[in-house]
Amino acid sequence: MNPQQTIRLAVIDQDSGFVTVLSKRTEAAGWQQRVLTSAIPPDELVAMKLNALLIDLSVLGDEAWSYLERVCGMLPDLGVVVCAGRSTVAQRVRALRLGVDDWIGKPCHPEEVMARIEAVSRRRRRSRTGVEAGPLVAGELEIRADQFQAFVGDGSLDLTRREFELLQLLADAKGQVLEREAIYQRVWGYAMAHGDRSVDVFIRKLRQKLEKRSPGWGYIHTHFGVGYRFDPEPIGGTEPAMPAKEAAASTEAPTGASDSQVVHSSFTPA
Amino acid sequence: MNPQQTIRLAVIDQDSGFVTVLSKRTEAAGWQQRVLTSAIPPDELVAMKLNALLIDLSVLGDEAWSYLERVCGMLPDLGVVVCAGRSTVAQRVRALRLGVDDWIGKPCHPEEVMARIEAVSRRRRRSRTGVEAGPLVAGELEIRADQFQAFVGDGSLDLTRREFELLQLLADAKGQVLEREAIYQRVWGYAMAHGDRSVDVFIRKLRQKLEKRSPGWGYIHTHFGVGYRFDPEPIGGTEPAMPAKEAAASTEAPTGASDSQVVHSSFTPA
DNA sequence: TTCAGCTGTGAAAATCCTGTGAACGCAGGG
DNA sequence: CCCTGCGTTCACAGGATTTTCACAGCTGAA
Repeated sequence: MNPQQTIRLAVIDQDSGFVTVLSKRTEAAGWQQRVLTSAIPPDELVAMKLNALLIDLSVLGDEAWSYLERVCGMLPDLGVVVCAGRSTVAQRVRALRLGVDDWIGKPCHPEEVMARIEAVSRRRRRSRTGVEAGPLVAGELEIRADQFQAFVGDGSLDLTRREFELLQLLADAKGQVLEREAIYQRVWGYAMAHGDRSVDVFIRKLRQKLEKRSPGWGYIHTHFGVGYRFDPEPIGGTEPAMPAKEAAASTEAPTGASDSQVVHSSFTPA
Repeated sequence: MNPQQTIRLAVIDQDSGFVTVLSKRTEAAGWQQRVLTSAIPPDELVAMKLNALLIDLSVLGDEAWSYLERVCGMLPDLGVVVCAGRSTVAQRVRALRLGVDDWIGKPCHPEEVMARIEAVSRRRRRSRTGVEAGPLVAGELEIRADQFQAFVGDGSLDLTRREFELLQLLADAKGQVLEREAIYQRVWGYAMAHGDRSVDVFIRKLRQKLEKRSPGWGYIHTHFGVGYRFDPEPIGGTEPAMPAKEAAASTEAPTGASDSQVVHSSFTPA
């Protein structure tokens, strides 16, 4: 299951003090966040694949209402929370009727802001049946969340639930090295016992099934002493000289996921 | 744009003045409303088939938190708005984290309360009253929402209400894998208790009736560890030739190719 | 090159999941 | 009051899936 899918939040606010404090907390909570100091076109918001948007009304100026209307209309699945200093009932009602999900008065406590954003995206997530997110493609692979299954061409990989969740987790973090503990924690839902090899075993199963359907491609790479990284790359015309070598060697990933440490980049524009 | 399907609201509050004013407005807006002056067991809330719940914290007393938790856990689709006089950030955060959707401080303007309730219950996709699109056909099957019944040719399947709702839900999501919890929640209207096998039992009944009227077709497929998927496909199984592509019946995408973890195909020769 | 520590493998053992038949309880109709 | 239809709950059996283990193959560093 996916208990706390991480939130991708954008904050549009000029109150640097508030933003700083909030950022500290959202980061600690593992949210992905992007801070903006002025409104940006809705199109760009779309490209960010956001989960939620926190916006200070005062930044918007006169265009406020039309801007909110455009954003809400364009991104029906985006949770929009507005905050503002003084405001009237009429303003709040107008915003909510426009499609805004919540309105908080400033000053406000960052913890409450976060709780409200969580509440808003919780509700949003429930209503959409997951169809929304198009299939994720990587190499020859097509991962379909709505089918709990991955395909190559029209052939299914026959993944079990765990195998699928593992693959999905890795693929979502394409290019990033994920540590075993982190993987286990997020797929199994609780902490990994010391010495547990389950992750390794499932990685093997995944590799087998991937290889079976999509030979000629390497998907999962081992980072010795650290964990695994998903990054589809065609097995170059390399001679069958070093068969099993492709797994660990290359420390330099094309995507720039550098050294053997997990990079917790806060916001990777996919 | 959103015809705002009428809201079924329950109000639990003892502040008769506020309730009176609010009621006047909700009534004018065409909402269905029920006013209560004390908390009632979550089961009864379930029976009311509510859309939203407005509740004054002071009515709940000591049981407040556990009550809210029970209600929110049991009715994940119910929009819950709490209002209260004085409150602390910690209280509001706690409530929101528990599953409450919004918190309003009293005194508050009825119009804003309504706007917030609307915002909270804005998106819901269920409750197609059916008639809009003609009968849904799938395989040899014809599902008539206006009659709460499914037919093969001219013969009725004699589905009970629950069976029909289950079939309709599955058929509406043709090709998609639906998890048991999601199915239960949408057909039964509240959260599935851990270990409940009702869905499985109804799936069996459905398969029996489907098989009886339309042998030679497989409709409901099991995805081990996940749930079920509706996808009508003729049982070409007469010859174990090489069932590579026969499945792509109606939909164009590789939808039909997912013979992945099909454990049961509704065709069980003794 | 050697060594201690990791990781890949295969298979056995332990669990979990689903299909099924039947008993139960409830409510409405006769 | 009894009967019948419907929904729920149980317990069991057969499989499918996960875990666990012991070993062999690698890796990186001394």
